[in-house]
Amino acid sequence: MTTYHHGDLPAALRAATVELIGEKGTSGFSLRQVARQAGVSHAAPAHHFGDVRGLLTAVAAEGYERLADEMSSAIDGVDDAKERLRRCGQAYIRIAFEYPGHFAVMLQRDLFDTEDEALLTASVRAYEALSGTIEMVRDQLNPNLDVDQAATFCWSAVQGLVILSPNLDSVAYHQDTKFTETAELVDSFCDFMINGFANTPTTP
Amino acid sequence: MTTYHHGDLPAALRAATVELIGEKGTSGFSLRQVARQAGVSHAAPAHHFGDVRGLLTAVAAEGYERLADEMSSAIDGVDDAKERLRRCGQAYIRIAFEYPGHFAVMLQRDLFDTEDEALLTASVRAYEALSGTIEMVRDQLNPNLDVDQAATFCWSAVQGLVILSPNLDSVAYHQDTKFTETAELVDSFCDFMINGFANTPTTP
DNA sequence: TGGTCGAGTTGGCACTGTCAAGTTTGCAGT
DNA sequence: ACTGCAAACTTGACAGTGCCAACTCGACCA
Repeated sequence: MTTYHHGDLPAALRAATVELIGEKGTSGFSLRQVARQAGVSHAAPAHHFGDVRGLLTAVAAEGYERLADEMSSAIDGVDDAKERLRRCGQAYIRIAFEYPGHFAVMLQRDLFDTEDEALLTASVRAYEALSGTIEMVRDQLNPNLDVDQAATFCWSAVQGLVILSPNLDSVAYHQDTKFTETAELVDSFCDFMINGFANTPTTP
Repeated sequence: MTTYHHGDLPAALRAATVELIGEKGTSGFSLRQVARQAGVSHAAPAHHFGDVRGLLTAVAAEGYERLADEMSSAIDGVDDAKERLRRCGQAYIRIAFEYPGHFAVMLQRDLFDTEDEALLTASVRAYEALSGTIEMVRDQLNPNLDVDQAATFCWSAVQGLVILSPNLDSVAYHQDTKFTETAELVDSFCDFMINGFANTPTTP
């Protein structure tokens, strides 16, 4: 059961990866450094992930799973469409700020295999938490709403904000103030989106 | 005037960079390969750009300049706020698809120096084309609109879409169909945004 | 007990970014 | 016209990188 030397080397390698990338970004990351940090030789990762792309694919998949979990539980039992959308947005940036290493990978689609099965199911699960919410918006606010268009819109906006957020002008460089600033922005995004969805008759 | 060997080596290096990145992404790019493609030795780029970060900063700045130019001229003389916003969005993705190499860099903020002067003035110029448009939206549709919030919203949404667009499910892999698909999506985004801006009373 | 196989190691290869030192080129000053 | 000099570029080196092949070790099963 346990991989004999390390308790769970794949997990340790993923952890080292996100720690490194969280600090230095995806460009300042190296497979050998990850191996060093996990206390194994430089060729050990290949045995579990094939190559660096495989490792980053696993990291991205892990990130999407955490995102899907957080979004699902955030909207669980909430019936009001508007509140539900707000919670989707908040869940997204909560995970983005809690797991910056994962997100740095996820947002760079040329770094990993977007066709990977585990990754796909996780990302679809996250997307469906949103699209299910948008269906409620349609049912409660605007029967003509194109759900896929609207969901893509929400996803794009929050994703774009996460990329932008390091450049938001918080006075202090505290991670905390930057988070609350972004969280407030997401709330206002949700207001715009909800009111847009409710008042857009049909897309031609 | 002319740099003696090459007519204009810095420009040639930028061109080689965006060509490479446009094909293989930012991860499959190397300084030495760029130098090879430009027909100079591997250390030549350092003389003009210092290091790889300097080169990518120049590329990003060039991209922002093209973006600012395109956006400015797209909205020039247009008085209707809604149409003007639509043109901003269309200009953005037009440049994003025309210069994928530039955008791949611009969207990865840890690759270049975001404090660079030329880059900052260009990106501010692009942003102001948008925020000026949002001011018109405020004047024509909703006096209570928070311009900065709304502009950040627009920027995030379109930027997020550009990142997402490679994963949109065009039947064919033609760059063209993917572009028109994205362009239509941007138009519907603009509808959502305009109607959201017009119908959001105040942000608390 | 012996065999097999997964997990991890070592060493090597081609490649990378950057630095130091050299070389070539154009040009300004006298 | 000659000299000096600085900019533009080259060459060579160094540590570091991803990946591949060959090896060793340990565990489990027949």
